Amino acid sequence: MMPLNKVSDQQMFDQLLEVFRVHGYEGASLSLISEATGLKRASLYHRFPGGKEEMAKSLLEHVDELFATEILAPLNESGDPKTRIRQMARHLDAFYQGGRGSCLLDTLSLGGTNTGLLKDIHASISAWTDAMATVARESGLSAAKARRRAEEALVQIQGSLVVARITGDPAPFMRALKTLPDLLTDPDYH
Amino acid sequence: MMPLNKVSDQQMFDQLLEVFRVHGYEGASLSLISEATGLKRASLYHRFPGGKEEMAKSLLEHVDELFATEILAPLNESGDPKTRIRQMARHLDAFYQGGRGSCLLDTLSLGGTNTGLLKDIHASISAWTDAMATVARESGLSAAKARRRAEEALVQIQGSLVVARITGDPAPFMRALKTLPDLLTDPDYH
DNA sequence: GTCTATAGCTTGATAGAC
DNA sequence: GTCTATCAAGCTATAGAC
Repeated sequence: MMPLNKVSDQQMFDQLLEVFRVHGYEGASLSLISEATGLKRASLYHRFPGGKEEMAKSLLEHVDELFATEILAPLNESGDPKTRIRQMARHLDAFYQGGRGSCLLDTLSLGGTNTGLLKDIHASISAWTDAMATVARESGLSAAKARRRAEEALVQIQGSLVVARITGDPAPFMRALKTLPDLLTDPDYH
Repeated sequence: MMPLNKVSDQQMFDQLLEVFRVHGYEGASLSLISEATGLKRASLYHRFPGGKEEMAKSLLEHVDELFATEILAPLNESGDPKTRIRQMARHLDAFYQGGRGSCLLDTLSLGGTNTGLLKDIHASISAWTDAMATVARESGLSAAKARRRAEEALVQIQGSLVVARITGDPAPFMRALKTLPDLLTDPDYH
């Protein structure tokens, strides 16, 4: 049976992600969203009665789920920690388009506290940090050191994405991904 | 003699910087800019006939000058490299408001290639990277290593600013600043 | 569930008085 | 050099047909 919607949720969220990650919350106009998704204004409001803020909020939830199940869950299963971290790095490579795409948490956090998104953004980044801290802990690092290294990994990823965007060269991101296995497991990395 | 302008250039650029670094280019509306600077729309267009794009471009030039003379120039003068790097770190601490302010190059680079700002942004980041690579080179690192470390320093700064903004905790930025002297001078940092 | 049409406000930008 | 008043275009959001 064919889907009732002309545009699947998957397609819509893919395009929604693209618009919000490129333009941020304030820059993501309904015209841009409508054009990207192929859904007219009124159709968007049918799916998201709460308007633009609900679009961003639902997108965050969608990406959160995708992150949790496809990227973070495998990180904390059984097996060699470094191998699992390399697996996460591969998924991050795909998700961030080889360093050519920005982080949604970054671009959505711009513009101050206008929206009620900050709590959700905060929760997302915490879940990610926790997952990386857990695998670092399992690899033998102390709890404190594991958390610190997870935060450093986050800084590496976010920073390299920003530098890649500014310079137009994704190389820093690829290098950052390569450092993750050692950064998150080696007690004497620094 | 009193200045002819009710609002000095210094005051105006300070507020312009605040609006653009918080909201990005697309989110920085003339209403926000007008309110922040205390200048009505028409007055802003008197100073910047090219409109919003010229405001951002002039601001970039202004910040570039400030960066070059107050932050980067001392970096490449005489004296102990580590001391000079610590001096830069203090200036960065002030400029980025202890990690509570975003980087203008980051927020202005959002929204794609709509504007002619990308070249200026690119030039700014290059000058900064070059200055850090130079001091790293002077401290004894090879040219290639010096450049790589300068890029890593940039990633640390940009990444910690993003994480600080997302989490609301400036601690990562303060830690990043502390690592700069060793990162830019120690051949065996990693 | 999607669409056209529209309302009302905000945007970037301009004209002209002082 | 700053202002008020105004413009056309864009914005978010809604009403109602199919």
